[in-house]
Amino acid sequence: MRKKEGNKETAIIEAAVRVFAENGYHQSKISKIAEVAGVATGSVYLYYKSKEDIVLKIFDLVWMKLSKELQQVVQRTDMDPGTKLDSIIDILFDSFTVNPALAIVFVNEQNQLLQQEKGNVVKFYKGFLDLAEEILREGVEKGIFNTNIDIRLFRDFVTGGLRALLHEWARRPEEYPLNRIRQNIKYIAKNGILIHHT
Amino acid sequence: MRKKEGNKETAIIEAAVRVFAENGYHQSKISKIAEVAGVATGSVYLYYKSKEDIVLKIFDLVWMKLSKELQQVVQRTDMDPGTKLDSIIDILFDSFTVNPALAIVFVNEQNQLLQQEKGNVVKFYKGFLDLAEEILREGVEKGIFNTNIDIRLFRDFVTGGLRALLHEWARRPEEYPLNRIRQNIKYIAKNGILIHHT
Amino acid sequence: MRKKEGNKETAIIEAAVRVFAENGYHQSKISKIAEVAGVATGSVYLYYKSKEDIVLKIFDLVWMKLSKELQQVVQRTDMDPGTKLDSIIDILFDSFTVNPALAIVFVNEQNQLLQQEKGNVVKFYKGFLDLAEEILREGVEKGIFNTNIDIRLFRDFVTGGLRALLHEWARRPEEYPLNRIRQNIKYIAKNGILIHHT
Amino acid sequence: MRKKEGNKETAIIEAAVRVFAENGYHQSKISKIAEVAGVATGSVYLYYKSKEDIVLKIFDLVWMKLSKELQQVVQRTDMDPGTKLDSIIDILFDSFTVNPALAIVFVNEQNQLLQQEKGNVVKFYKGFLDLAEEILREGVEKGIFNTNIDIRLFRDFVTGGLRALLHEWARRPEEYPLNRIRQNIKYIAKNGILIHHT
DNA sequence: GATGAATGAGTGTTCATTCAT
DNA sequence: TATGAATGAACACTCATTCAT
Repeated sequence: MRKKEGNKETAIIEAAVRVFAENGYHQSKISKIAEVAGVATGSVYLYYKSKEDIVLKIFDLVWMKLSKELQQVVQRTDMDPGTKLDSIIDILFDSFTVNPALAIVFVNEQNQLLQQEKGNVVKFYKGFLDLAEEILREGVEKGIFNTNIDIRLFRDFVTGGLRALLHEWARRPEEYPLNRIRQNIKYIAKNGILIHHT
Repeated sequence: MRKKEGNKETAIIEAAVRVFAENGYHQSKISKIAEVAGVATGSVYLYYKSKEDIVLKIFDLVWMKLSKELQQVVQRTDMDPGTKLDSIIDILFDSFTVNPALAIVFVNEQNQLLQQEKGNVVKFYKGFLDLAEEILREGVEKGIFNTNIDIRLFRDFVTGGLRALLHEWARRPEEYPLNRIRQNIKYIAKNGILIHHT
Repeated sequence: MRKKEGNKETAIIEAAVRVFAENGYHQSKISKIAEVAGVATGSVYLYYKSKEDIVLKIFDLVWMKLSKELQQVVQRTDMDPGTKLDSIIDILFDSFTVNPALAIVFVNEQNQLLQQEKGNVVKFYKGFLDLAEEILREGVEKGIFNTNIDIRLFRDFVTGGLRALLHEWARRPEEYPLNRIRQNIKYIAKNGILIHHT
Repeated sequence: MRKKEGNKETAIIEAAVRVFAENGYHQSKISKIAEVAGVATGSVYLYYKSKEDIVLKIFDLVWMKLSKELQQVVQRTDMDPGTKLDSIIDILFDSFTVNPALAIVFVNEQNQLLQQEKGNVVKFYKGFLDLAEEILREGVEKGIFNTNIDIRLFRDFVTGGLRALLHEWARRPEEYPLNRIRQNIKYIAKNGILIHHT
């Protein structure tokens, strides 16, 4: 009977994303989320156990989708590590184009959740890092990536850089065309900024 | 004459850094900060106007020190842009070696403050971004840096990457020797990860 | 439809009047008001913005009722100033017979509010004084009241006297039958205490 | 050694009067009183046990002086009740001419203290009322005052009226010349406002 | 005595969560 | 399910009072 999507469960999540993005998790009131969702305050608790449950659900949804898609890329044998890196970046940004606010929440609240080890965030995040590492390792082994770099470190660096761009783009999408971001990141990741005089 | 080390103003800031680092700003109670500082709850308010005032003071201190040192580097005419980039990275990490917890607060709470435009954080941060941009532009003009990259974007990417590493390092300093971080970042920033077959 | 007597908004105001009357505004805790109102502490804030908002609301209610009734009396052309003075006194006391505690709050806290110029108290009070003055002036012009008295001064004197009686009566209603108060005030106001040997 | 009166005990009382007059007892901070008195916060407690102790001391001083002078007037046998009433009024106003702020405190805070039965205020006040009553009774017995009035009530009314005038005068002394107040009160008290057509 | 930094009990206010309807 | 009024625990902040110097 919950065909279409006048669905309140979804409406609440979407409202929460908007409100969290604007004010941050702690500054956001459940009553405000309910209002934005067009629902009574109490109704929020019909679908979610608590405020925390809402953020965790948001992260679950994001990570679920991301990890599934990422997994598929990594497992492909017909792609070289460089192309895979490209794909990861594409997947990441494509996931948020429909909802930039989601990117803001994703970037702003993740650290908090990781640190408190709440929900599945840690698990998902570690999985993501592992994937990235795997690709990098594969590339190094195949002699495509530079052996001089510390994989773990590089992984963190790139991840952080992506987060920052995701955030900036989400805050001012018109100033940060996705295409340009993609191209640049890929270029930087592969070439750095120094001009190579051969 | 009784300023130096029995200094409560400093003790409170230091306690706040520790508590904020561990629990995040919003989860941190003033009473806990006071306890850690070895001071009565009310004493906190002898030195700081409010809880917010404390974070802002922390950021002021960090940024004041950082911006002064960064300024000096940027203004030097005897350094090429590449070396300057190295120096920025050094300054950044050196600033936090004495107090990794400070890095955690710095990384975790800055976005909130930026978004709410509280205190001087926006001003300082913009100044920092400008500096980074200036160096990059200088590098591009001198034909040292790649002209294919979008300076603004690169700036954000590197900044984000640095933040991530700062955070990781601060959480597990023993696993992330500073030297290795430094070398890798510099290497990555300049060369990317792709092996260049000339 | 569930407004009438289960009304918490009213219950809180009434509780506040009782508590303020007993302890004074500053000694009164919101939690105590809530308790007396048979309501949770937080519920107070569903109906009133703050503690101050409550007193101001109390004064608004009192003055609103008073000023409306007083206005009607003053505007009547079929009453001589002496009778009007009588009516004012009647209105004043009648307003509080249902709730003597209200008179105590009214008398005790008004000065504070006047001095801090909070809410509409100043406006209402000035209006009241103006009305009283108008009647007195009318009486003097018609040759009914003594021209030797300073109207402004008399106004303050009578007002103060009334306040004092209101207060005494409210504290021990049984010892101060309203009828006696009324008769005496009117008598005094008109005749003073000196026996006039004609 | 405490000859002159660089006396801190006095300075504190005087400061307290000023501060209480301006902000009211509860809004007044000990630290502010100390500051105005040109004394350290802690020093206040060398002379007074508590904040309450200070107001009580103020009232003690006022009432001590008043009651002594009033007593003398009442006991005189060479004065008729009417003249005695005049004298009471004079004594009252003269007591505050040197320090109008004291009148404000006296008027504003007395009710609070009476209600809580703190210190000697109740005792003093009752004594004062008794005195006034005595004079009135004497006047009635001697056939000078009107027998139609309730002495107790009249006493409260006049007292209240005086308080109001005292307050108004203290707030804007230039607009309320003492002479005029005195004359009017006396006139009103004795004659009321109605013109007596004999 | 004098100081003013330090204390910590006390309270107004918020807001996640519950629950009667 | 849905509501939104009601709850009450939690916490930032104040300020009378203390006390080491």
